[in-house]
Amino acid sequence: MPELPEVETVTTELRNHILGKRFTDVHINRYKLRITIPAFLSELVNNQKITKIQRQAKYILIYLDNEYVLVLHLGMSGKILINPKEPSRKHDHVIFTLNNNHKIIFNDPRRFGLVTIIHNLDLAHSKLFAKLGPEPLSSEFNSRYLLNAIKKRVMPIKTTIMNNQVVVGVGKIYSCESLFRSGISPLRKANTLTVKEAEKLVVAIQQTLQDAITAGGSSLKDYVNTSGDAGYFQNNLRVYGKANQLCDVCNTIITNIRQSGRSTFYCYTCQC
DNA sequence: AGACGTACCTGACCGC
DNA sequence: TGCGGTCAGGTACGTC
Repeated sequence: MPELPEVETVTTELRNHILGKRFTDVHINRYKLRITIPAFLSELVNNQKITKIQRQAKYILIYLDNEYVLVLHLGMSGKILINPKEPSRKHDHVIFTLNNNHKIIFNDPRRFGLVTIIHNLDLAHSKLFAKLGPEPLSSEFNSRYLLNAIKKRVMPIKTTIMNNQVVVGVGKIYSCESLFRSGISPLRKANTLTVKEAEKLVVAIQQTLQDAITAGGSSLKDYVNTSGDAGYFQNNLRVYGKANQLCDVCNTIITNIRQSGRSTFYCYTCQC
């Protein structure tokens, strides 16, 4: 379940292995992912040198010499495997080979992810990126921005911070964890947050994500050749997935409810 | 503009 | 053991 910190970790890992290298082959096993892989993708990627690798929201952007950008998204179940020991597995949809003989494999059982290519100049206006809100770890994402963005929103704050137009990269885990850290109930209507609460929430989102990135970073060495599920931030989760366990602050039993068809975990004593 | 329901998809899990 | 049903959720899209 890759969220922003996991994508950041994968991006860093890719940078370490293939930045400055050249693609020598692209093998596509399945074109139909969340969006269909363009037929001309191989042609545009082959023989191109990688000039930059960046994360934006939960997308991985691989910039090429020819001014095109290879765009990857891991969806719910996607993985990037770098030089896996086993030759192949089910759901290896795209296999990239580089001139240092590294193999980069895009594997995604549920196919909610995507692999596509967009010209550098079209990126910002493309369907995928045009409507995205600010990066949570940027200075643009501050309490003034957040208050303004949510002032007309009557939906619960949990659903609101998971909305990519409000802020990108905050998925199911980090929305729950950030609300717990800031003592705000996920049920609160977004437009009822006070200035103080918005400040707390911004800090909580940033710290939670940053902590997770740091945790991911510390297990970087083990990340290659693993499923990507191991280690990580799981040990630091305080409410997510902890239904019927005790809150580590007040010993209240953690509640699991559904909001907009999705699971929410929270402590109704600590969060109001 | 914002809210909301639905669709996409497979694997894990559960009950019989 | 096997089989069918249900659930999980990031994102896009259509409708009101």
